[in-house]
Amino acid sequence: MPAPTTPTPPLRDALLLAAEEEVDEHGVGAVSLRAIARRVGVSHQAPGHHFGDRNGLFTALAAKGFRTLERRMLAARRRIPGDATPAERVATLGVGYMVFAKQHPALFAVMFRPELLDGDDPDLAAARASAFGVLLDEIVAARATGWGRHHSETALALTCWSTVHGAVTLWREGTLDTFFPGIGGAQAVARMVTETLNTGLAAEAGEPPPAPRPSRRRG
Amino acid sequence: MPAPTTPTPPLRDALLLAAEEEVDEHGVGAVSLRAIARRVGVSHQAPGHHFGDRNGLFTALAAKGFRTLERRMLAARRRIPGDATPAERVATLGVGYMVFAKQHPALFAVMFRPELLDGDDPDLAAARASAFGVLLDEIVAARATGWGRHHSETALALTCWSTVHGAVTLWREGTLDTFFPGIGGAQAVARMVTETLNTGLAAEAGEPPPAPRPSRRRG
DNA sequence: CGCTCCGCTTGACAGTGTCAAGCTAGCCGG
DNA sequence: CCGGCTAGCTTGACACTGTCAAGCGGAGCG
Repeated sequence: MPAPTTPTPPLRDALLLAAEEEVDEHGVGAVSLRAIARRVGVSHQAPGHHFGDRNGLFTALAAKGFRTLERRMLAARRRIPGDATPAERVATLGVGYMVFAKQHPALFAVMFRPELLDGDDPDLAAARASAFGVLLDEIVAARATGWGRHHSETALALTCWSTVHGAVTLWREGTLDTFFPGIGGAQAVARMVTETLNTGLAAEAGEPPPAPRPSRRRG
Repeated sequence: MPAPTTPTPPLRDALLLAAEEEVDEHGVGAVSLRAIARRVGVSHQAPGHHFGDRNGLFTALAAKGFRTLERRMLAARRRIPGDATPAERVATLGVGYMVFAKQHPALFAVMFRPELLDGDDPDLAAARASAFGVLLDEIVAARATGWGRHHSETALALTCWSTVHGAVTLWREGTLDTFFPGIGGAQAVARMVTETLNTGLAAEAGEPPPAPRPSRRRG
């Protein structure tokens, strides 16, 4: 951990930013450390100096991504109205998850690519755990109110997370647009899956689907 | 286009197989065309000759993956007992999806990486559409029996697919084991999410969760 | 025979990641 | 003021990469 007296050298941040831009422009597979260095205007080995090697850079970028994701979800949570149901609260975080992926495609692209990352990096692990903690805590809290009590905490968390993550992944790849043309943007997709997930697939016709509140928030 | 009289030259298949092995051993980011050629024992440009460039090879590999996935799901479907519920039928395909990802990690790793693929390749598009058609058809058929009738066909298909795909993705990356230690293998994860998804998160306590049949098929 | 493909090789080139060494400015104890 | 230490960055070199261009042998066919 860098001591607070060393507020991370500015070049390091500049390199991370340049890396993000490069990934955005050329895709994660096509970025080179040298191109990043060129973009910043430093020597070809400057990234190597700060991050050790390629994986070191991507690891730092992923950690930055998880921290950004956490802030995103915390902000979304702060804006939840007080009378929201537990299901709505969890769904809001899910939408925040997707919005993050849309707004920071480069970060998201790196965060879930283990072969690009140094799996043992404690900073990355901490950032990841902290970010997912926000999501998992909300799910646990919702379950404590009775929501989803038929399922184990694990099953609940796993399913919510998988659904949102899967939707994000498929949407990002363009697969969704191929199979469901005009399905809409990230938010629309997120809302659709969270609603369907909440109701459940096997729900009987006798009971009307739990009417989503008159939309307080607009898409 | 190779006429059916040219049943794909053997070297081409050998290269694809070698590529799969290389990806399995070193990860998709670390494979080089030259290493693949070396493994087969041909010149460094042989892959280039058959596939044009790097993306061409990965595109062919992904297409092979989708065809294998389709066979996998068809085989799973064939083994569904006649008295299975629609939900069970869909869940079985989902499990097949995950089992495929477990048995062919290299293929799966390539299939959903657009930056590695030639998005315009008709062969890839056909293989992908055909594979997902199996899954989507089953969902549509299930809905026709009343299952999930509260949701649009799109919402239903999107949610099922996202959940399974997300679970596979997270599981493959090792993220699941980190957050839910001892959660089990691919099949266990797949069954857990499909069951939870089917019941729905908001299900009320009054109605017991639809008891899964006494397990007829073993893990 | 001569021609023309097809499958594959050979050679070359710019660009890459990484190792090793060098440079420079700032600091610190004396 | 000095000498040495360190952090931050550069320079140089190397093996390796993907891809372009040309070459080469054999099969099919007129």
